Amino acid sequence: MPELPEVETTRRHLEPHLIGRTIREVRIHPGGERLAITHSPRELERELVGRRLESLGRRGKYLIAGLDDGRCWVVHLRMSGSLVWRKASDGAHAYERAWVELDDGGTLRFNDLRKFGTWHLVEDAVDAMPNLGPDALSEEFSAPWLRAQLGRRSIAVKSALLDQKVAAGVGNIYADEACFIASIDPRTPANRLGPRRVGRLHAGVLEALTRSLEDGGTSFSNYLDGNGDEGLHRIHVHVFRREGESCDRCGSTIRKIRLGGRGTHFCPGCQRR
DNA sequence: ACTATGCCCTGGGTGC
DNA sequence: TGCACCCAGGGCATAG
Repeated sequence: MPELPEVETTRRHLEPHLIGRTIREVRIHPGGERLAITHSPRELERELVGRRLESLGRRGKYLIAGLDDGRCWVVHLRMSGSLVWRKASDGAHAYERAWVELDDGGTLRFNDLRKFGTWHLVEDAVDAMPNLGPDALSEEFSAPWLRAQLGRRSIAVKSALLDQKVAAGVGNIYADEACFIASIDPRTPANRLGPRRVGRLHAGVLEALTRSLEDGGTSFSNYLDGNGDEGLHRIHVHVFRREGESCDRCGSTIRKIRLGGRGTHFCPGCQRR
């Protein structure tokens, strides 16, 4: 599942291949049509051809390519998507949904087993991501901001962390990891956390994201970075998908429950309500 | 304004 | 071996 560290790793890998390049051809393959949100697949192919790529940014889990006509090509990988740079002569990945050829002969391949990924072509990037809060690694995502957001929600704190209005880029892996780092039970109502615990949670979010980013992202399910490689972060995960194993911190057995429809992993020994 | 639920999608795993 | 079923979950629509 690509979350902030995985999307940022992809962005860093792709940026040197893309900047200054002009798109020569775009092919959205049969079966991949649903990725096109703002245009029909054929229109989207036509509109992208001939555009020069001027920047590659990211906000939350969205990749944002700035085009020479001022518009933005916004890509979301959702559950199983990857965007990988390849030579044109390289073979297709099993779940390749689209092909983008550049003027130097390089290609971008959009792979997506479960077809949840999206492409928007918009005047302003925010048109593709309404209601998105501050990026979790930006200055705007501060402890006071988190305190204010959690204070007006009664849902479980882990569910609140998944709300992209609260912290753009945090997904299921890092929400669980942040609660563990902060020693907070993920079921605790968000508005019952005091300032000290919110401060710990804020630090936990940053630590979980930053440490994963240093290792180039996490390799669960179908994630591939911009070079087509799996990430390494799995070895550093404290609780995610470790149910039945013992806690790094206290030795208790890690549990898995369902919270807000999501699999949730935590240590019942050292994460407190 | 907030909360809960269902939908989209497909491969892998489980149980019979 | 085959088949039915459930699970994974990000973001959005909808209803309450």
